[in-house]
This record gives sequence, C-alpha cells and structure tokens, in this order.
Amino acid sequence: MPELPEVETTRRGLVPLAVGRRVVATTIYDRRLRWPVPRALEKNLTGRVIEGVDRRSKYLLFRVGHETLLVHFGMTGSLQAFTRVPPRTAHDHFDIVLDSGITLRYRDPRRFGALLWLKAPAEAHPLLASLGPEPFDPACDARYLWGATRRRKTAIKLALMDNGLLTGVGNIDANEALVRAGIRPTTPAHRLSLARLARLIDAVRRTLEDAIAKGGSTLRDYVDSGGEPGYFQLEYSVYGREGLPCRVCGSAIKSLRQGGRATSYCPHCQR
DNA sequence: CTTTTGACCTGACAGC
DNA sequence: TGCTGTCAGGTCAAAA
Repeated sequence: MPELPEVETTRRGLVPLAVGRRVVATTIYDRRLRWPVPRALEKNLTGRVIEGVDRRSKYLLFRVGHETLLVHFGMTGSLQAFTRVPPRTAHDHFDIVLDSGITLRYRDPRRFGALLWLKAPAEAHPLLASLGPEPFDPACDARYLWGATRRRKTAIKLALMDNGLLTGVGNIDANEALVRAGIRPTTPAHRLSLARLARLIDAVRRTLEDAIAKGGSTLRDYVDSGGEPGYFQLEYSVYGREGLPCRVCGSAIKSLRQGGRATSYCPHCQR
C-alpha cells in the first residue's frame, strides 16, 4: 500500500481530525512491529494535544509539544479513523482515542511498520537524520542530483529508491517516473546528463502529484470509510504490465529484477 | 565511501 | 481441499 502518495493522502485526511485534539486514551493491542512499541508510549501520549501532523519521507510525525509520535506503515500498515470503533481484529496494533470521540486505529498484518516516540529534535533521530531531500523540495533539483550521483555506478532506478539520495520514491513510483522520463531503469546513475536528470526529477514530481490527487479525491470519506485511499483508480504505464503493450508505442513491456524488486519498462520508449 | 545481500513478517495466489 | 513455492507498495544492518 504505502508509497509516499498514500502516506501524504493519509496525512491530509488526519489533519482536520487530529490537529488541536487531545488524546484521551492510548491502547496498544500488539507491540510487535518492526521495533517493539516503547513501553512508555501510552504514558507519554495520553493527555497530550496533537499540535500538527507532518510527513517526512514515508514517516508520519504527530507533533506533541517538543516531542513527536512517529508512525511508519511499512508494507501493509494503515491508519483509519472511526466515530464508532469496530471490534478489534487480528493485526490491529493500537488505538488512539481523541477528545472528539474519533478513534485512530493502526493495522499492519506484516508488521514491517513502526510506532516510536521521539525526543526533540525529532529530525536528529537516526531514522530521519540520514534522509535526503524531499522530491518536492526546490533544493532537490537536477543540479543536486547530478552532483550526488557522479560516483554512483548503480542503476538509476536503485538510486531513485535510495532514501539517502532523495526520499519517498517507492517501487511503483520509481517505475512510473522512469517511463515518463524516457530513461531505462538499468542506466548507471553517473551516466545521466544534467538535462536527463532534469527530466527525471520533473517526472518524479508529476508521478507523485498525480497519485496524491487520485488518493485525495476520496478523502472526504476518510472517517469510517475503512481507509484505503483510492489508488485502484490509477492506471499504471509499466508497473505490473509485463508482456502487455506499451500505451504509447505498443511494444511489449519487459521486466527484470533489481535489488530484489520488480522493475518493468518499455524497451522502445526508455533508452 | 558504494554496493549487495539477507533479514524481518503475513497473506494471496498459481500450480500441482 | 490442501500442500508448496513465489510474490508483495519498505528499509535496516551487515558484509563485501
């Protein structure tokens, strides 16, 4: 589920529900996530006011005074809002009850997600400190990418997904951005010219923006909706389309594996 | 430093 | 109906 657009869509759904609200109860059902949910979390969070919900890479950051509740969705995590909470089911990990009566429930079957309590400044935490710029940061431009990739012989797709170079580009979005930019995923990063990197960062931004817009169109139903912003509406160009005709030129989409992840591309449109 | 690999988990699905 | 193998949108830590 969660690439950057879905995390951002969730954040936008949460802001009007959570910001300014006080946490009246925190219930942990299952502490087993990527790292165990800290013992002190309930005590730290309960009774406090959520002053903001930010996003850094694919992390959601709930600002509580000078401290921060960090939530990551891993591969299968989701946060849903309910006015009437359904009974707890398998894979439900925790509830946060707000003074408005709304309950935020986190579910994560595969348990690759995280729930952590960060002391100030949150950005100094090791998980956040090593992150590269956000794709939408004006500083994350072609010149930056050019300089940062000159010694990197790794395939551009793997570089795109390296959170130390730039953050938040997941597997689907990397595939889709590369076809938009007309760049072969296996091209060594250091071989790309400034001009091609300019096309690439533009494609990354448009890919993410489109996905956020699609997810955002379902946000009015965020409370009691069962979550799941509407990415089923997205039509991918290459992802999951191995063997099918390219929507532009009709060539058969090819696929391979890079770093253990599925890559697909159009052999004609991407050079 | 860069790059590769394994590890963490459960569930869905294809094929026998 | 069950079993087995493969795959899944993330990313950290260790090894090369």
